[in-house]
Amino acid sequence: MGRPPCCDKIGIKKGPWTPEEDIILVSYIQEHGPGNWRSVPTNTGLMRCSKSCRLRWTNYLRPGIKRGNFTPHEEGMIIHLQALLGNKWAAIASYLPQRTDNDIKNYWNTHLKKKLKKFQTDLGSHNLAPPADNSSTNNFDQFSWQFSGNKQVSKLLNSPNSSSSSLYASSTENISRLLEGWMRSSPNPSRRNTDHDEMLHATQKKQDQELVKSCENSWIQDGGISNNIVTIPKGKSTCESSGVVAEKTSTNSTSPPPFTYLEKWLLDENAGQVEELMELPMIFT
DNA sequence: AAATCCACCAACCGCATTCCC
DNA sequence: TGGGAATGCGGTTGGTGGATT
Repeated sequence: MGRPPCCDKIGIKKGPWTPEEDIILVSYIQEHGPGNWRSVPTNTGLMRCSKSCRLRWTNYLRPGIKRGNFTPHEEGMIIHLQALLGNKWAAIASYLPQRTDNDIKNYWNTHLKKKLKKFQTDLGSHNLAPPADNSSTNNFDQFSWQFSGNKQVSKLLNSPNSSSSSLYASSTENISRLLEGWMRSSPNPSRRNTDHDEMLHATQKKQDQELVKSCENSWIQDGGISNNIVTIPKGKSTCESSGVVAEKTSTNSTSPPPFTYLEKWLLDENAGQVEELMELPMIFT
């Protein structure tokens, strides 16, 4: 990569966006629609690189973005999906259209990671640690997965002294609202959903969904924390390889169903959850 | 009241992928 | 088909404000 980053050009401004810049950007997008970011700085006179404009739009100005506290439901979905997909924040965000990948990533890094760590410690002190023979697995991922499958643990995660990202009034919220009407009449200009769509298609074989779901539910109900260990391959995304996304290393007879089943169940359930999560109007549809 | 610490999150950076000529 | 440009994505940083000492 010999070429300089676009934002290194002379005269390109960095740092926090001002309300004035936001308005300029929003006005432009309102008129021309998102995309063709290269032309945005030139046409608007903004002293920002195209990348920065895109980021500002997708992470902050885009209408329909929900800010503030993550609900326990959202938290649960993030944990589920992180265990399933790894740090594929964009893919995870596609399941939570009101949240940006950046938001989810930040929330994971600042809240959930700590919670999982804390819980891992708590587990250790309560003799609930996973079987010792797990040296080849990613402990953290194991816990992620256990969280994702155990409702009691989810409750623990959502204990009162946990999360506390505060709601804050954003001046750009108002700007976003201005755009909502426009977005309603526009054909999904900025929504990223390819991953989501692909995964939904992948789960369209519905014939055994109920069975899978009931299997999974009973497993969750049966499963003590220490009983069910599903390991997620260490490293980046587990969805990059098709097919098997995790290897089961359960140590007793009440073993969980194969992860591919869990995955099906998860995807199926999430398809419904996504709708449930839409407490705000679906402005993209 | 001032200094320090800490948590949060917007924004940047660099690499990967996709697009287009 | 190859190369450059644009775009997308994930990791990281740094500013800010609240909490604590």
